Amino acid sequence: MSELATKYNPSEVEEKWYDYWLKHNLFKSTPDAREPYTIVIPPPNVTGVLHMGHMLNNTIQDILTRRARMEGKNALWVPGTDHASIATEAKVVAKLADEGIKKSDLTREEFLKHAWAWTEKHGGIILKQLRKLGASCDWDRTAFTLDEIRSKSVIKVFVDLYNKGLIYRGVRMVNWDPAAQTALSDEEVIYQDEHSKLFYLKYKVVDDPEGRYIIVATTRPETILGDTAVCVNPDDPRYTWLKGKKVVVPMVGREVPIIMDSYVEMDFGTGCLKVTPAHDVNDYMLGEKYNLPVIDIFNPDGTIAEAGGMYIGKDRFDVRKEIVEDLKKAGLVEKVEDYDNKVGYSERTKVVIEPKLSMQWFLKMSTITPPALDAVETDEVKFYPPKFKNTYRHWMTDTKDWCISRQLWWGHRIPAWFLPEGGFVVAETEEEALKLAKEKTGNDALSLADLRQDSDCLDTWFSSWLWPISLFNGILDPDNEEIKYYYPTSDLVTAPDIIFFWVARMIIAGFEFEGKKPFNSVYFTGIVRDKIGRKMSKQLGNSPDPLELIATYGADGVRMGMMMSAPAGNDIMFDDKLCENGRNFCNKIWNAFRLVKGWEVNPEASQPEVAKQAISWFKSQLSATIVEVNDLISKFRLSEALTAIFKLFRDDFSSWYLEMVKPAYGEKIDGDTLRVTEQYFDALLRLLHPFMPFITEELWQHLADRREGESIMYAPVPEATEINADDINRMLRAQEIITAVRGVRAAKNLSPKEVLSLNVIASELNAPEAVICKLANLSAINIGAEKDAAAASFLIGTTEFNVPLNNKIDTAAEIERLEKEKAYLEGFLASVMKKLGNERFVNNAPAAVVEAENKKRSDAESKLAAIAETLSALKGI
RNA sequence: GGGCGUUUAGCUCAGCUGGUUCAGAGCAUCUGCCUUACAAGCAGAGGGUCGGCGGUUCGAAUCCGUCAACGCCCACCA
Repeated sequence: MSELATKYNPSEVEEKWYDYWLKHNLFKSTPDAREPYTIVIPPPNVTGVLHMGHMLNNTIQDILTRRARMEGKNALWVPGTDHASIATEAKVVAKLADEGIKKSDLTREEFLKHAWAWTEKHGGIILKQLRKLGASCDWDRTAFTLDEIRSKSVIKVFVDLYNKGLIYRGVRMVNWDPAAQTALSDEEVIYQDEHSKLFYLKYKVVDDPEGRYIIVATTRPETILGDTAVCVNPDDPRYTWLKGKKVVVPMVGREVPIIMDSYVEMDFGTGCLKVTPAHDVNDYMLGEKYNLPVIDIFNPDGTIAEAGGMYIGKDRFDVRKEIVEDLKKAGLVEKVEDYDNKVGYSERTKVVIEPKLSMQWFLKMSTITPPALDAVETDEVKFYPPKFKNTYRHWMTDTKDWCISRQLWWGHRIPAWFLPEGGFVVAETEEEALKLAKEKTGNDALSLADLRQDSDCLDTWFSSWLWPISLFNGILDPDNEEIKYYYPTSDLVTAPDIIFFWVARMIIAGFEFEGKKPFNSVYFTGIVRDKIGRKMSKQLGNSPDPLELIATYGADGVRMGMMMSAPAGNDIMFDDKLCENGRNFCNKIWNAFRLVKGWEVNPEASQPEVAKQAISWFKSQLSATIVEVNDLISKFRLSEALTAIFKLFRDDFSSWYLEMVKPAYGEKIDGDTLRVTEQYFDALLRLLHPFMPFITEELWQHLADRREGESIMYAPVPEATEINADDINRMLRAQEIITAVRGVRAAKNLSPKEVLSLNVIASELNAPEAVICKLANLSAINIGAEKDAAAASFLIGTTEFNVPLNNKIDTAAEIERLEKEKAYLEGFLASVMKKLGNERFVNNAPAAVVEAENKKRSDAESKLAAIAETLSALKGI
């Protein structure tokens, strides 16, 4: 087909077909009689841009969706984005700062206006990028965690949980992010090893006649401003004398009591622990137990507050340096040691977390987790790979209450209204809140103006945990047709780092609000790393731009490159080279197609024997691969499935089958062979389509006359027919023979064009003769020939083959080669004989295994006999 | 500190229920080819003591124990 270029040009093809798919609504799904297949996208941050992790993740989702569609299921992939409370608010605050506007100068309404403007400007870019990848999402359903349905769902769920007594409000020690100035959940804190210092400070004992002092070790000397006690272990003999005494906090001058509690480890540090209830979780617990005063020395931004008494307004890290210097000057530092410890950082803003006491909203976890734990334990929700069950179990068996309030504006505002006389009501709407307030207070004169809504908003994950339900409006309209049809969804594809943030909580929410699991299976992808194993990050600049990759290698090339090396749960070491392989494969497919489409039919021609043999074999080979691929996909072993298809196409189909049926130069092909070849091509395209959607659509459309609106997307997955093992085995033998003859050519520097003949030193060939003649370029195969010492020889199985070479063989080299083979076989035989000589083996091993050993023995013996004969003949020349 | 996982060719990884000529694939390397679909290609070749040690077994890359290295998750030792 001369109008097809010799190289595949993806950019021409991809946009054309994506528009075609959209135009014909081929991604759309509505409930019908078919079996549903549903995936909900892990919603990317609304203002984010596509990175390699998204590429991998969404390629997998697209493969699964397309495959399900071709299996005849009603496949739906729902797209959407996440409002990403902290991340987006931080971006908006930064943007405003660039314009000289402070968030604190704006009202909530003004700020939200800016935030929405930002979201509209940058939002959804990532979804547009996904189209370049070929994502077959039903775009009409695009949702946003902050859109009306999702927002109302979140509020309804909050009220519902509150009314069930599962949400409470209270002052607790939380993880405080001084940059975002909000509380975070435990999951949003990342601990990192740090090399820090351990400072040994002197605390003078009050009214001690001997003027003694004790030494307290701390990594955070600035927190002495908030010390309200020093604790020692009651069993520590070194400190029994301290009982009932007080000590002076160095520099601060405050007298604080000595308390005794076994919480303190005697052998750590000095055995004395300074207690700062406002700024350490454990100290807080001690404070509660011993009723200690709580001095909060930090402002929300991490500077020292009035309550600190000194260094007011200075940053916590500056104060740490300063206070150490000042303490040293005052002679209150005994020593400073290097010390390795872990420091918590904010997942979003990367600043050091400050434990801080504050009033927050919490969700009680213990009562709602059990069904979710159980579902995974019993494989009602299956994890791929299953090792993540362990991680999940570990987290789920000891869940702390979830801090769901955030001191942010960009998000779902907590539906609680405070009453003028204290207390609050929780309701879905202002009107409802007012009604409740009136009931609660008995004051009918209350108006909305008297109520003040909580200014906090909810954790982003408090909306995304409802995603599989809220996408089908299952919270607001619980029995609607869509939720009944699409829920539970089929597969969830996500990265393991959000197993707690999102996966676990979705399962919890599924059982709590829908009474059913949210999905059947979870496929955990790996993390995409660079080729030397580093995580991809903006800072390192090692993250390729996915769109540039697509522009360079084509979407199919990139998809194939990633998938070939992406086993479930294993990280992938990404290298552009992978995409190059993908692109090369596209080109291979393209050229195979050019070949087949270029054939002209001779209606007179009858089908040659070689084509019959090829067709019969490939039918089985194709079926065998289809069976294998079906199995692999059902186990989510997508990279192996793709590898199997790749080999089928490149090796079996292109290198072998097409070469077998290809008409000689200048000749035409018979109609039957062309027809079957096109059928095979069609099946291969269908098998490959979920992985490489664009090129397969392009060629499928070219392969036959298609009607407008027809698409390979809805062509059925190819089905396996009966597999003839004999055909496959005979062809394998033919391939070995052909390879051996080619090897002879390579060794003797003979052109592939030079016609040779082949002698079979046996009464049977046991392989398709016509195929061998054609692909090895043989004039004849002489079965039952005499051994020819002057020919190149090789063994396939136990059969010896000679390629007569008109005395062109190098006798010495041939002898050397045979001697080597002989030595190897003798060794092999010896090991087999040893096994067979072992009575325990013969008696205990299954008969089939013993028989196999016997066959190895007899095969080796006959091979050795053949070699010996050849050798003596060679030496006789 | 606790838990989980990984270790197989130069690199990235398969190898599932212990036994088929089981030690494999892709990439990289080497050799020869601009052969008539494809040099983004074709044909051929080399390369591994299966992390170490010990055990179970007739038989171990595969099962068990142990050690080592690496990775991940969890945990309130200042």
